[in-house]
Amino acid sequence: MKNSVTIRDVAKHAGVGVGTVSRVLNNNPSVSDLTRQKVLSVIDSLNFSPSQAARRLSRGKTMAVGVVVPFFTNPSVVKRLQGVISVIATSQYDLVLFDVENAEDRDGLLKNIIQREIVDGLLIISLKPSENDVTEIVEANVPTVIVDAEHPGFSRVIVDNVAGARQATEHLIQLGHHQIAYLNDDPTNPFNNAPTHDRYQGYLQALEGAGIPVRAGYYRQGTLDRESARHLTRELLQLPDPPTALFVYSDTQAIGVLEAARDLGLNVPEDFSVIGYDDIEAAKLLHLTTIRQSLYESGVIGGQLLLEQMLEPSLEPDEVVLETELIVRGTTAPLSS
Amino acid sequence: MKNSVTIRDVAKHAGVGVGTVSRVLNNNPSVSDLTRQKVLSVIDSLNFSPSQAARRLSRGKTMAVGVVVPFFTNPSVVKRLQGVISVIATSQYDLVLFDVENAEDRDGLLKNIIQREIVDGLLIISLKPSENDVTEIVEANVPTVIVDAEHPGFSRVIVDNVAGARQATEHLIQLGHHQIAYLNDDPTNPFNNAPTHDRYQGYLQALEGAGIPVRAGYYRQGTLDRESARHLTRELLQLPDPPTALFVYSDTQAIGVLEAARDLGLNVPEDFSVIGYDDIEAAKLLHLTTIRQSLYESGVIGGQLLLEQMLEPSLEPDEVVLETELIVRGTTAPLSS
DNA sequence: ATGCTCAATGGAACCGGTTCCATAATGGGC
DNA sequence: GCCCATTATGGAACCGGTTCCATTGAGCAT
Repeated sequence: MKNSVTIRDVAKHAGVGVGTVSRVLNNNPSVSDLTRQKVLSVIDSLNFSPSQAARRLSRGKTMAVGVVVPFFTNPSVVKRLQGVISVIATSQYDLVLFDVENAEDRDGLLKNIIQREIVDGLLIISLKPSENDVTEIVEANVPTVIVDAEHPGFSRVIVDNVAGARQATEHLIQLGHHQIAYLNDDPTNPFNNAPTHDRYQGYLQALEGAGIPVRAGYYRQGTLDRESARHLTRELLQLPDPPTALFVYSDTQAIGVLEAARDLGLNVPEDFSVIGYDDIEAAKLLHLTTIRQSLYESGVIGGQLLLEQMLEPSLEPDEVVLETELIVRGTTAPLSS
Repeated sequence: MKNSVTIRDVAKHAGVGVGTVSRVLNNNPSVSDLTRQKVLSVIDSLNFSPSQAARRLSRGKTMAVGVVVPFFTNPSVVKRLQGVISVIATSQYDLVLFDVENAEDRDGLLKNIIQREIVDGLLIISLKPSENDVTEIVEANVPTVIVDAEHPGFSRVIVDNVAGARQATEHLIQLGHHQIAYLNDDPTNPFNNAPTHDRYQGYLQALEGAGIPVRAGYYRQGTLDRESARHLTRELLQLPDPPTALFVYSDTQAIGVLEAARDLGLNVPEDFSVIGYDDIEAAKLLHLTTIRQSLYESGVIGGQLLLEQMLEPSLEPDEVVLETELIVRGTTAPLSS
């Protein structure tokens, strides 16, 4: 493990001082070409590589970026992370991955990351930091960017979830549906509640715009997993006056919805239309009509914003809003009866 | 970014030496209870947290584990990584993620990781290290474990791909199929060719065991993406004497196969049976008959093996072979004509 | 009382880079 | 020739922990 060649060895072999070797290593112009070549030649022949640990200590930089994601419970996160990876891989930073699955984990983890000073910047994905976290992050001066969540103190990449949800619901309305239910995420979950709130608002706005009264019985909320959605959909479809169409908070839940329809012998979309949200990989496979948000691109932009922030810490927080897109596939159709 | 409280501050406030503070921080027993309590109290009131950079330098340990994965091109990797994360998250190590997409990237990346000494251990997933890499890793004494690839110098978690592939092919044979084609990965790809070779062997063994002659025209190989598989399957299905069943190297390719069948108006499984390999998430969604390998568990075991290796570097390389399991869903059926 | 052993402690040296200040050399202007 | 400014360089101090050796004190055995 121990690298036996140090900067002092290089200096001795090259007949220069350690300061000169350091200057060469860091492309400092105050080295003559002759001296620079001599040092580089010794570095090569000794196969010297500077110790990152020593560099971290003396420079006060870790050259690593922390990425905090709910890796297990939010499938859209994989695509976002791919975008992040593609950006960070071209930078000089390493990517340290932190998984967080619930609000309790989140509170301890972010504080721990900050305290240990193991990253130069932080990218938080699909997770809303607590006010306590925000205070610590700001005090610690750690450049931070949020993707798919919001806080005014940080740069962020989001989509207009109100517009996206309105789009989804309007699509169903345009197909002639008036009995449109909405299956939501849990809006009281402190983990990340802005998209939850916004998508519901969009749904309500579309109904209102079309003069369709809101029916309390057509609203359900659950967790992001398929089973919960399957169960809740069965409830909806077994109402005396069931909905003919369902807008679902996420594609993952929409898969459970499709399963529920099959459970009850309903044909989708002939008997029952379903529209999801996200356009994750599985949506394509299942020909799910959905609202696409550019998951990969959100990661790319998030990564870029963070690198910029780390380069220019005085930058004001920026907000990039990505558009959503209606993707019509095979789970929505005009009202048939 | 700069943590203003150092070990010297704590020592001064507690009226002890820095060695004593360090002993308290590291649970060294050579500290009296009275002194220990005094130091801990000061640590608490000053909100002191030791600098990781300084610790790394003085201890010669980074407290980080590197995980090298082809994150974009191999969907089974996500599930394996989840297993790894679940283990590393319970350890004292941070997870540094490295993405590698082809053999060229691999060669530079592994060397770079080793040279920079930024991880205490390495977990390589679905990627076969080059002999050059192996030499450097061994010389550098970096504990390393491989998942879903093989090298005798390292501990590894693999599945018996010969048996798995034989199982898949035997399933088709038991359904009455004799015209069974095989769609492989590229066996000349140095990235990770053992599974490619082994699954083909398993396919051949099953044919041989059933006395079915091998037909050269029933073999195709391509890349791991759906489009390649779609194209190659169309070739197979348009032969004068097309296969009635297809064993596919991976579920991802199998999705492309299903698309090709649909392209040609074939019903799966009535007209054409398809069996994949991996049991990734999408297999469940598409009711794909497949060979399940415990992707998550392979990550868990890989992580555990690595932690053990780091604790006991003299441990001999170990090999954990996971079993495969036939998962019959809706894409295979008895020969109908 | 003396000597030995062990526990507890302080702090200098060290880890391996970076940085900054002192110094020397060179070139240009007067 | 002298002075000033600039460039290039060496190396001590520093980053903030850990470790190891020297020292002290206490307890026990002779």
